[in-house]
Amino acid sequence: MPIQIYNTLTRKKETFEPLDPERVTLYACGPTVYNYAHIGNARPAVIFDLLYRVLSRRFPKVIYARNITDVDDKINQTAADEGVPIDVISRRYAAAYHEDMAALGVGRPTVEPRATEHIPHIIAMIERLIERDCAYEAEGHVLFNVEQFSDYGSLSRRNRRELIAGARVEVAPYKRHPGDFVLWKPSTAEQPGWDSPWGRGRPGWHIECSAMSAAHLGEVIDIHAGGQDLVFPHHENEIAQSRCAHQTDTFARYWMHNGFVTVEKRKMSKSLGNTLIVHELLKQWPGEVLRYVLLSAHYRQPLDWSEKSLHQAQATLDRLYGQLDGIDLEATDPDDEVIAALEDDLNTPTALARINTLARELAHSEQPGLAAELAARLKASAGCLGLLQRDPADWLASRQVEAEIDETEIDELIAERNAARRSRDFARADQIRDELAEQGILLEDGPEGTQWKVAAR
RNA sequence: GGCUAGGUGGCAGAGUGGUUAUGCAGCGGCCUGCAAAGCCGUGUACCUCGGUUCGACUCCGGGCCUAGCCUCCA
Repeated sequence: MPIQIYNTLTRKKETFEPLDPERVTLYACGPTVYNYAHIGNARPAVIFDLLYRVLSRRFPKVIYARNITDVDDKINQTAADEGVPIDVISRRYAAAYHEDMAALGVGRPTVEPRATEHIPHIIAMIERLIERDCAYEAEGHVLFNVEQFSDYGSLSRRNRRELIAGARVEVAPYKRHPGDFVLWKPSTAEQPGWDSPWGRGRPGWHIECSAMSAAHLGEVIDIHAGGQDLVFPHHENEIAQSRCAHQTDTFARYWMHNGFVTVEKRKMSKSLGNTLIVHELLKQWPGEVLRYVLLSAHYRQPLDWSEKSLHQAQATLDRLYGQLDGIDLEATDPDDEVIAALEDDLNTPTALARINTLARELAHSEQPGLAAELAARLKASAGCLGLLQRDPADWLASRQVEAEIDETEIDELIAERNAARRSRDFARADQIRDELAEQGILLEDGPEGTQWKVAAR
């Protein structure tokens, strides 16, 4: 079965056939680096990183571009507030983004273009749009002329009239059509800016992705991805710009959009003040737990974030790591069904279900040889999702280090309890167990002696 | 108002025109001095009303409800 992808353009699941199987092109809209990423920002990073891995299994060369928006009014504002140049802000938060995403098991894309490094590309593209009468200059701005692009609205399934009717924002007087959007805008002396044929200014938001996509991947690309909230206007505008500038029928052949992370069913967003910062979450939870939660729902569905889902993911991973612990693992191929699930429009819940079934088979297996084989397959399969790659002993041990408890005292109490048990003073033994339980310490009597661990949160 | 997506067992969350999702929690059992962990077993769910069909949770139509986009946003 070839790879299936749900295409926003057609609202259908389609077989993925790249333009050039020797060179598959994927572009995902990356972060605007003006503060720390929240878990909602992490979802597309995790999902499209997974897509990149899935594609890379099938095709010899996949070029994955994920941009960094490093000039933007919010960055400008933060920089102005701190009294520093914008690159101080953008570098700081780009570094934080890389660090946080790495903790979630997200790899680096093939290329990571930055807007400020593509100003000449952007200017050249705008010039071409003006030449082709797709854009016009007005009061120092350059605007895209949506009237010149008959397909405008085809991705988001809107027409220009609806856009006017639904407009919630006052239309700038210099716009010819209310739907026209800014390609280039003037900068004041204090604002960052670049010289251009239209004076000193800076690019609008949409144009950078079009310019960078063309520069690194080509005029027509295979897949363009991003969050659902980018469908309109961002991606709609990208299509208009790119197709007008390059005179093509197509910009991206497949469009993929991830659903939102919600909190109590409401979209996580900065304006609602319900964001959970990845950097903060990582202080409490292993990155892999966050990743598991993000993969537990299908990427196109909303994902309601909760403490409960974190506990559940932690419990599941603890069990899986526990099963791998102590088994010598050899590299092997992943399970076919896991691959099939992932290749079916990234069906991660089904893939995880299969992984859990493999884990049960492993638990059932009696012969050591078979167990080792199953364990290896389990690890390889989970690896396709970026899970279960840590050393099981380390994972399980790290659960204990999290608590700041006097280990010597615990060890002494355990010794005393074991002495009581030997003399069959079970009342005293149970008393010690209870005392430790109150401190959140669970005792486990096993063949290797008594182990302790921190109670589940 | 326009457009879009979705309503599945206690919770989370896939999927299918007639057969077990899976996870977490719960319950019963094995094990244990007692526990814990682990393992075994267990739960006849699919918003509503019509229609199509031998048969629909699954297809079609109406309704109700929820979320999202239409403004920066992953």
